[in-house]
Amino acid sequence: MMIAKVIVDVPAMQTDRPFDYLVPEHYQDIIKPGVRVIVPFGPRNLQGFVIAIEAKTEVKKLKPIQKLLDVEPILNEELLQLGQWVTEQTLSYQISSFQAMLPAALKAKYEKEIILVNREEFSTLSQNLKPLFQESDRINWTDVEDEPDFVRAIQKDLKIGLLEVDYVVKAKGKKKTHRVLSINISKDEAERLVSSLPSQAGRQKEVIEYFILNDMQEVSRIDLKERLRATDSPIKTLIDKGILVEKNVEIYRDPYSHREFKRTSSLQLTEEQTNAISPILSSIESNQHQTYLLYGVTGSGKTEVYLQSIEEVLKKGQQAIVLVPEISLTPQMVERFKGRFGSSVAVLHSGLSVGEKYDEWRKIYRKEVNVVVGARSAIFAPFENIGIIIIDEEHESSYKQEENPRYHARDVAIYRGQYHRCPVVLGSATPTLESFARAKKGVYHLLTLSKRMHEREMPKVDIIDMREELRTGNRSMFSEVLFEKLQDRLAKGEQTVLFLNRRGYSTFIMCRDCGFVVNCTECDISLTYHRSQNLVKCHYCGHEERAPSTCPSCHSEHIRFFGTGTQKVEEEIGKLLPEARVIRMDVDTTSKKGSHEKLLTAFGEGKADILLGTQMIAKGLDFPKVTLVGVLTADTMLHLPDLRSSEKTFQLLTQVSGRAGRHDLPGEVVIQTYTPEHYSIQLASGHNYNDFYHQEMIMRKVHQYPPFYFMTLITVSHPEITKVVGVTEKISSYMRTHLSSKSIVLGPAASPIPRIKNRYRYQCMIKYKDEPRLKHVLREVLDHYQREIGQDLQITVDMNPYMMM
DNA sequence: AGCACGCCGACT
DNA sequence: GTCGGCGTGCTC
Repeated sequence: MMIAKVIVDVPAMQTDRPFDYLVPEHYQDIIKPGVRVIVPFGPRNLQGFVIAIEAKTEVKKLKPIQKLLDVEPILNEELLQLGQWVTEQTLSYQISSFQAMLPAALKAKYEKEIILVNREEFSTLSQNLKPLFQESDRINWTDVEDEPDFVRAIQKDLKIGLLEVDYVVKAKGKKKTHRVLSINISKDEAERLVSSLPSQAGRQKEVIEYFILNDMQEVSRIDLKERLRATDSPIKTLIDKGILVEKNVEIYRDPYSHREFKRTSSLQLTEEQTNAISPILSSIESNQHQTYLLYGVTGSGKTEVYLQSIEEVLKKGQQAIVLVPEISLTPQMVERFKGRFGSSVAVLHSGLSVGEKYDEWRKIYRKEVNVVVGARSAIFAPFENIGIIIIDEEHESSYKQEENPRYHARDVAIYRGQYHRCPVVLGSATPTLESFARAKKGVYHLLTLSKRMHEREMPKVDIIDMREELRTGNRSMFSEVLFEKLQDRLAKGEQTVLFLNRRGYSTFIMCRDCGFVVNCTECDISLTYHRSQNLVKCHYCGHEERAPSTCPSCHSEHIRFFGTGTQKVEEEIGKLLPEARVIRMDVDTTSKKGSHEKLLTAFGEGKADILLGTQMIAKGLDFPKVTLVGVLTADTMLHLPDLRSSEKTFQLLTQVSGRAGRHDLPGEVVIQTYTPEHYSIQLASGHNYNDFYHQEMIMRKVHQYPPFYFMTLITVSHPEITKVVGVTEKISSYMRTHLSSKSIVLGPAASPIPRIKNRYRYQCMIKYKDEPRLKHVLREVLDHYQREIGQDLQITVDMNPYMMM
């Protein structure tokens, strides 16, 4: 007897274990751990992952596997094990971990269909169902489920056996194929054929002649039709005659097909770069795992170190994974990798369609590439002989997944680095305190690039106190200094980047008379004003309504839009500097695919004087003519309820400042702020990471935050506030009694966003240094509330949270 | 997650 | 008496 242990596609606590299935005879030779299968589960059919094959089972009523979806395992042994590890680390479900490791295209889609069992019994069907089954024996449940009359009739006919339910598992992503024609005869024969064809077969002649002209090469059917402006009919005739042969060829959607990449070769390394790369190269050489923290100021040439390390890895016949934060945001980065390694690079990022991602993933799976450059999930690339893993901009919070499984790509990278005995390189100009502290302790190996390339100076930074501006009567969003410099750049034909940090301070509406703030009715959070549609929208639940013209509370007309949006800044520039050409980049102007890249290219080509945008322009841009960077409001994220807000502000300001003066022209930075004395603003303006690190470490120590303590956040939500408070209360006290006395349990406390989509949210925070029993205790808590979870109660656990919301 | 099963109140 | 509401428990 051959038994398969299967993890089924039901993300729930009760089903988070293997189920045993009988392997049918005809699958016995090909089934292996790591393949996907379709199995009957209760009345339904589900997709599942085989995680092991065994010879016996305790289970009495075995069902057989219904279908095998993969001929070769889609998860190899390493990845199966990794999935297990991710599940344990994040307290998530096994199925969720597996799905997170694979492209979305491989996730199953489930459809419920209703079948007419026997056409002969059509006349006995309920009257109103007859039209539905007129054409076909099958109908889609989703087409009828909203019509109570149909539902009732179907239930009745199901009972008497006229109809049956079928659960169909469908693939989400398809392989894209196209039809290719090749010619089945020799050139000589073809030439003879052309002269012997009757004159009315002119189109066929053209087709054959095309093949003769093109060396009898195969051609896609669509191409051929387009070129000859021919129809299907002559082609069909030639296929029927056996002269042409048609086959389906799988093609990859190439998101970069319209782009050409200039080939580049290795640059001469500076002395610092050579010193930094040599330990990495020796790890590669000796197949040893080591985590390196490559701390290099902006513009110090980290990327060249990456590229040359990868070259070494490729020489050894190994593969490389490079993580880049939200890669679509940095087309310049893709360019550098494609330029150096050409077609052996796969690119995985969120801007690709499901199908495109699937194609890129398959190139990796089939070893058609040996470098992958991608966002967070690329860390699961199914390479089998990894020689290096690089995480660029290591401090970026997008490396943490904010849904289950809540993993951090850095942790997965180190796990895989140990497995493959290869170096992991974390690169940043502003490393996280966690990483820098580890490097200081010797857990990571610190590599430093302290000098900018070509001896370029760090830009000069001006901090402008906006309170002072207000006092002197300047109510504009531009300080005098920034405005003068803007004019100056405009006159000289140089470019400016204006940065607006909007998060946490988006454009909310407030009454100036009574202080009323327009909030979402479902979530306790202020609504954001969208000028283009004159709407207010909730960023959490999507609720939207007309923007009020009078205060809903006191009916005053002095209701105003607070905060500054990119649109508003653009308008103001239009008024003050009408001759300036502005490119605005925000969610509105970059939502369309490829528009991001287009806007940046236009700016790079000098088609605008000012690039105005939010977070998304802070990273990786490198334009020679940019000599001025302005930060309109530096301190908006400083006041968020987030232990890392100072760190994030420092990182952002440093990152943004690095955009100026990267080439021959010197750069300047203007930072406008209402809290100029804050250390993260002061130290960022002096490009002083070291002092910032020490200052912030003191704060973290005082407040018992990471890296001095680990943290775990439990969030409880439910529509009734009493329930939420009660449960969080119980959980908090359970944690207090079951953890060591050295650990700190905070809570219950209302979450920073106390209500989302009409659900109240409370949380319990645990801070600890060493708590080996923690995961076990958390499992117990989740188990205890098992039956209530999924009803109305929701409990999420985040080990090492980055968002406290 | 679905879905069946089973136990109580409002009806033809 | 039956239809249908949703709490409970199971899926190899």
